[in-house]
Amino acid sequence: MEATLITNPTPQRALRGHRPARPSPRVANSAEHQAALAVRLTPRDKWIARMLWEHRVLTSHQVTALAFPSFRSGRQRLRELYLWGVVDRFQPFVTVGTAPMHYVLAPAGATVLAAEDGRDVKEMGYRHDRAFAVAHSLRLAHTVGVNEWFTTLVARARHEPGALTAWWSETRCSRHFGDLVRPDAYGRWQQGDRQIEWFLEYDFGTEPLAKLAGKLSGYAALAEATGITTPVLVWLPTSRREVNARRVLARAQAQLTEPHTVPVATAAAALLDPDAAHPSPADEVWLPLDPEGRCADGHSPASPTPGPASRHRSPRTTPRPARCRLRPRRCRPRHSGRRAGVRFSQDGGGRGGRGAAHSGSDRRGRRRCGRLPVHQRWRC
DNA sequence: GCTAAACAATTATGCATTCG
DNA sequence: CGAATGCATAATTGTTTAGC
Repeated sequence: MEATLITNPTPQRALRGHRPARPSPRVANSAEHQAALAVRLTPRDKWIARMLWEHRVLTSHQVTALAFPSFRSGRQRLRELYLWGVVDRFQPFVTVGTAPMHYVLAPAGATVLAAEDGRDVKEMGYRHDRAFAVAHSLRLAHTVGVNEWFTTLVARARHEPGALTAWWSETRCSRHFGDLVRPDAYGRWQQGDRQIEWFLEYDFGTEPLAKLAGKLSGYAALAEATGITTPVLVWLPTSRREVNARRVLARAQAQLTEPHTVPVATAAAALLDPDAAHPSPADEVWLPLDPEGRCADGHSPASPTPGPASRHRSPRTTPRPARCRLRPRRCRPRHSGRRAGVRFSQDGGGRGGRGAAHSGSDRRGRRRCGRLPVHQRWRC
């Protein structure tokens, strides 16, 4: 190393003599390390790992909003999980400022999850290189955007009524509905005894609108196959693009055999008030595609229907159609067990070791669990 | 100047042991 | 046997540092 390369060139064989050293003092995923993790990892840690496995990548902002009381404490814990090899992280390049850390599931975390499920890592389908590949994926911004969409819903639910009771990733949706539709996510929102579920199409402004509109026939086919009408929410970046999208979507919807089986509503990110306390897609930003102006639940946004989300709506006199909220409707689970083997469970605990009381970590975990907000109310 | 990470310090909690 | 105490560790907050 002392001599210059020109006078003492490094032979090729020297470059591959040893295995590369680990860049940081992170621990290997050994049996000893797994034993140590069994003591250290809390149910929340495992929940975070499971969320990363489900949704591939979450930023430090997103993880802390989902699971921690403060940003500071969340970052601290994430750093520890990183050092323990439970999560990996990377920082994408951005042109201005510094990007937040982006977290993905690391091998030790995958081992923990697999063990929890009584499988091994291979069965689970985890591969380190694939988990990290999202760092270089051209769809990274899209994935992070979808996750942000849902994260803001959860953050809202921590301060206002309502709860996100289901959040399926694009991958999970593909697994269940992939032969017909490939939404960016599936979600369910509960408010009191009312709930609404939806498919999300998250548009980043990069896809031809015709392709977006072409997806409606798939949703119609799904509705016909299942007998379930699930609203499709189309989220667009700007109001301008929303206008264009609505025109194309309306045309496509009109061509469906049974247009009413695919209720569509659109909204634009630009409609959110950045100064609001918790801006989220639960705000009054949705515009149904239905020419009669009805919301996905069948109510007209202009009618004074009483409901938890419509109390504060002021009568509008503008000629533009009124925006409405995601209005949950009162209905019992109408399809438990249906839809291609999908289960809609709403137990609050998840799989996090509740009931098995033999380790110190479990005791500590339960204590923390008691203080946790609603973030554990759904199961991936 | 702003944002995020790292560091240091403080507080809270659970557990085991000891005391009355 | 139940309450009190000490200890170890987790959780949180304040402050400083670094990068853009």
